[in-house]
Amino acid sequence: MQSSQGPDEGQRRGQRAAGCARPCPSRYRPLFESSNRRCRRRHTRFAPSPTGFLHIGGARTALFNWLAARSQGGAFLLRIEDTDRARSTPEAIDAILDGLGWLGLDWDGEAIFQSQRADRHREVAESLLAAGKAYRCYATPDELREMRETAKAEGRPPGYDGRWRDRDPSEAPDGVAPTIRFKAPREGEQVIEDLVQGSVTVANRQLDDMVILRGDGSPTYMLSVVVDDHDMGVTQVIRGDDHLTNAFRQRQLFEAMDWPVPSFGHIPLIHGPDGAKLSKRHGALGIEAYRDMGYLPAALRNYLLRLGWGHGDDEIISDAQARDWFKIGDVGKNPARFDFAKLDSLNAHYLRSDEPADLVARLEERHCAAGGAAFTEDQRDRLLAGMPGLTPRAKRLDDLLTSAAVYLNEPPLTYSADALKLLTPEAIALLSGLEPLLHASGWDREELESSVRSFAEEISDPPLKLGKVAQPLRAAITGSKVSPPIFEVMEILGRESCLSRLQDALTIAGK
RNA sequence: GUCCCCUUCGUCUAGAGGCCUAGGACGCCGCCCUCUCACGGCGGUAACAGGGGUUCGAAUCCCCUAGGGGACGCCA
Repeated sequence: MQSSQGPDEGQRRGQRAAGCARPCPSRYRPLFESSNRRCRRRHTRFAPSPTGFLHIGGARTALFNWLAARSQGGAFLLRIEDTDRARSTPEAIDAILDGLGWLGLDWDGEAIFQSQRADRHREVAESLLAAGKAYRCYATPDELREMRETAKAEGRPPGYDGRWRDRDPSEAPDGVAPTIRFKAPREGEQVIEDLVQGSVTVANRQLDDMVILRGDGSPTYMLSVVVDDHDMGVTQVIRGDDHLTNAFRQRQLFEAMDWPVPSFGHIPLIHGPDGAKLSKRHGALGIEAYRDMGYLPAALRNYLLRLGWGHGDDEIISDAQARDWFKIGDVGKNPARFDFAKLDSLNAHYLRSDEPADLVARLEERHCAAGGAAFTEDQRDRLLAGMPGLTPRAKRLDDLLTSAAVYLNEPPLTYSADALKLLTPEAIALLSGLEPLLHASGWDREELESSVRSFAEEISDPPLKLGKVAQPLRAAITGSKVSPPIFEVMEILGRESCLSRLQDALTIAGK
């Protein structure tokens, strides 16, 4: 938690983090050093305001920034925009940091807290004022409201009319704490070559003189962003396209300070399944909600990456490939809708390719988080052995844990209604007949299968289908109608356990 | 109200004038595999918003219309 660093420290870390041959302006460098930048490294940043959790749209913005930086050998910086003290909470800050960590998006250096840089922001505002590029404005909130209304009524862009722009401060009314407004150009137009949106033109008359310092002396977002992006050495501003018009204002500020202007990339927002802006009802949940639902970070990264971006026919994209292939300029301009079905399928893929031992650990964590006891060695061993049979049947960690119950549950089992239905009198008779053979059978999946298969073939004429025996057997052994292949389950559960389970089932069904 | 942006299967996308009778993925449907459920394999359904141009030729370029999104705070 620090807002600035000494020159020595900055120099050292800047070179290490960015790896430039020449000293490279970055956030690690102190102020006012970047006018002479020759470095081609691209530094990006993620700058959330901690007024809520890290939502899915923010996560994607962070991912794109991370990839843009990593693919170009630049730094990925983090800045917490906590200047709205009333709405910023420590919990939200933790949620964002945890969320990024869980997603695997590591940032360079310490996170910057914007609220701690207010003095620096004020200093810049004052220098703009001194240079005649900003002025004090004594308009009251009521006046401003009125201005907006009349402007709207007259079909003009709503905004401040510049009434204090050239007025003598001696005319200032008493008792009004003035704001400082930036003197923006009023004529002409400006063009931004946006990395994503392309060439975007806006007439300057659409932009009013923005407040950079409030009446109470606190800096506004528009000022803070510019100063921080400059001081941090950010060269590429990648953010949601709701900030597109801000870019025009911010560029004016950069230019007024004679600072190099970063390039901008405004990515489209994520929409819900119905095309409307993503809301809670759609899945604009905190990233931790996705974790709790049982999604894997790698799956979420892959999914988010493919939302608004593509690379030929590639669907499963590793982080290394993403770093190779991702170009911010290839991000599409149209908003994408969030689709859980596709996320599920990607997650299923990553589940299947994850290391069994890792999955066992993840499951145990979930199990304990839900109030369960730590796994026993036996349970762990069984799960580990059973994992290859479990993962193809799961989409998320939660259903993986559910189906893992076959290896977790200890007798006495509770039988599902479907399982009970399978244990008909005929089925019980079959299982009773089978039991001696099982005692005699070898105990790996192949031998078990061949024992049961030959039992089924010989018990009647015409021969029974394997399922006629295997299904009741599954019900008896697992208490469930569905499971991984029953002979695999039996092998892993072991002879003793299976025989005793079978005995239990026969007794219960016999009653 | 003013300004900006967007528009290829239901969804995510490939496509940068001829390779497009528009490709892939998810979903959905069918078949195969099969001890259940899955996985997997094979096949199928399904789109260039509409209208005008430009061109020998347009999903690709231009214009208009319609629809959608975003921005207009002493919020960030």
